[in-house]
Amino acid sequence: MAEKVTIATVARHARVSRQTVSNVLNAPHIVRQETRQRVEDAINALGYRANQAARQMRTGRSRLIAARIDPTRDGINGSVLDRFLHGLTETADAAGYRVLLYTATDDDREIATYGDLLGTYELDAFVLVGTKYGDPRTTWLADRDVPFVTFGRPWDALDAHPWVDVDGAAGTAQATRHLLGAGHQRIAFIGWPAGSGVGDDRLAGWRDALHAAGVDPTGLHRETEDGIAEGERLMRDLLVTVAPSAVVCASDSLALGALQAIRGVDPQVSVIGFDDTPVAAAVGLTSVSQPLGEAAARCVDLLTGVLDGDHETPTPVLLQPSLALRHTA
Amino acid sequence: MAEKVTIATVARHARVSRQTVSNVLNAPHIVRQETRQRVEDAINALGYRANQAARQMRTGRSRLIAARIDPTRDGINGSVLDRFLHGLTETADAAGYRVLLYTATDDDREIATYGDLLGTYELDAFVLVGTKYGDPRTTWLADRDVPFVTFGRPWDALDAHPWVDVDGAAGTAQATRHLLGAGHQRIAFIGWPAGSGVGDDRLAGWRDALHAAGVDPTGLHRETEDGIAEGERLMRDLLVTVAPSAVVCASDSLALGALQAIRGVDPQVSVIGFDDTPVAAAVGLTSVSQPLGEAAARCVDLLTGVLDGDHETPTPVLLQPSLALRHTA
DNA sequence: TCCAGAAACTTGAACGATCCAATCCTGCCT
DNA sequence: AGGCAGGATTGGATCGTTCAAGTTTCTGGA
Repeated sequence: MAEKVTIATVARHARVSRQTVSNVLNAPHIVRQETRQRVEDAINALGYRANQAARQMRTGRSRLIAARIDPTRDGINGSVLDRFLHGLTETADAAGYRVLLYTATDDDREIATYGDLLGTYELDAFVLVGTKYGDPRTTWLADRDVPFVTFGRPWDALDAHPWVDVDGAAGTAQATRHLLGAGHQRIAFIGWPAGSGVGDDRLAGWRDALHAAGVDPTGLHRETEDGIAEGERLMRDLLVTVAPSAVVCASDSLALGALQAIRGVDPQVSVIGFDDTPVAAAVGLTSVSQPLGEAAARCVDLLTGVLDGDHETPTPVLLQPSLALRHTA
Repeated sequence: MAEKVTIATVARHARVSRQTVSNVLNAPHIVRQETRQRVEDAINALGYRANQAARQMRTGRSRLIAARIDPTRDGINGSVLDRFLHGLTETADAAGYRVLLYTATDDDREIATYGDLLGTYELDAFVLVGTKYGDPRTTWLADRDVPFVTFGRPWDALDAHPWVDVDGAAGTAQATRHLLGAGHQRIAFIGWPAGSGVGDDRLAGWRDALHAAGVDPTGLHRETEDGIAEGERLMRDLLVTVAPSAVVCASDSLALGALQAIRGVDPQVSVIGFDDTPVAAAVGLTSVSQPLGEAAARCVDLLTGVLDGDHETPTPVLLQPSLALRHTA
């Protein structure tokens, strides 16, 4: 077994001092070209890798980013996180960071975990997925000047902290315009109870698109908790009361329920979901697709901007979704 | 801002030496009860947390476990990994370890990543999901005495390294027996091309269950790459050629395709999938369910067994799946 | 040729924990 | 009372890196 290769080994091999090797790695421009080459050759020849623990001890930086992994709730929307995490890991890697996972069952415990991760592992930053009005987590992190980004806008104040989000309103608006373009006039919306930022945003897109087209949305809107059964129930109600010719839903779960409600009753009704989950692809459901890989990449961009010395407040990023057309609309 | 709390701060506060504090943390039994209490009080009062980087530098152990996160392929089976990772993070946390993510596009690059993770971060162990015949990754790790567990058997030699797996044959056998019990006799199987350990295993369960019931499986078996369209194609073929009354599939993707093929043709045909993915739950597909949380927990058990000094070779773990009954069977 | 100033490189110290070996108690026995 | 065994406690060294400060080498202008 090969003995450990440290910076001292490399220094000896290249006949320079430890510090010069360190400079080649961290500040190449202050080392003469010829020397640098010699050191780099030694590094390659010996297969040297900088020990992260030692580096961290001195610099206080771990090059680690934390992200939370949730239990798949109703399951359908879980895959969004899955895809986001993959993108995050890939981009972080390219930027020289790695992603550490954590879980938490509620906000208090999550905050306790922050303390642990920061104290024990000296994490450099956090990526939070999803925020709500008055989120205690972002407040806690901001109070302590811990770098973090959220995937999802801070609904209280858009300049509260760096964020990346997908324009949900634009997504539902696009879906609605697509339906209008196909000749539909009675386009319903099934969404979530008012008060959640994401839900209100998606609702607004539908309403605004109808207004813009001179269509009155009154009576065409229903709200409920997320779920397949809930979507089915509300769609049945819509079919009976206002007989829409199409429906836009705030999630694929709701859309799937809506599909089940119309099957056998009026298969002509068009349905569009939200999130472009695997389920949507599987059943041929047209759905609004979020650029998750891109979102993850921009999260890493914002973080590295903050971490690698850029002192300007980073600009939030709002990405545009696209419509994945399938045969339900 | 509070200044940093180190082991020296705690020692001063409790009027003992650094070493005594260290002993309280790492070998409590050798410290007198009264002293230990005083130290623990100081730790709590100061909110001290052992710095992982410093500890790691001395001990060479990072308390970090690596797991790979894949891009969701056709999407449906991705959620399996998702759920497994969540379980892994939770159990590892309880055991004092954290999970670090990595990605890789092929075996060579994955092995290069191992080198990087080991050299730079001094990872303690790896968890690999899925293995194949002659897997170069496990060989590489075993050659270097890097602790690792696989979720999935080493198909070449069952004692090659520690593993946790779910008994796929038992799953398809159970599904088949369920169908037999419901009166079906012509039970088909749609699986993957011969040669993959997992696929062959699932096929065997179906075949053996039929044999045991005195039913001849000849002609009732089809194989293809995984995918919804593929499942649909083979199911159409089966319906035309052998007209089965039920079908067991090697994955939910295939089962979903099969469902689409029978819709409108012969809705009476029963279908059972494999993996109990969210899609299955969403469309009401009966499916073989793997105990993923349990599997993840056992992976951590095996690893901590190896890492925390247990020198016996750990016993592999084979878990039993269960059948999630829904309305397709 | 000489010298100032910059550039290139070297040396000592520090980060915060654990390990090791030496010392200090404490209680017990004679 | 003295000695001794054993456990509890202590100080010093160490892990591999970067920071801060010091020393040598190079460059160019008078």
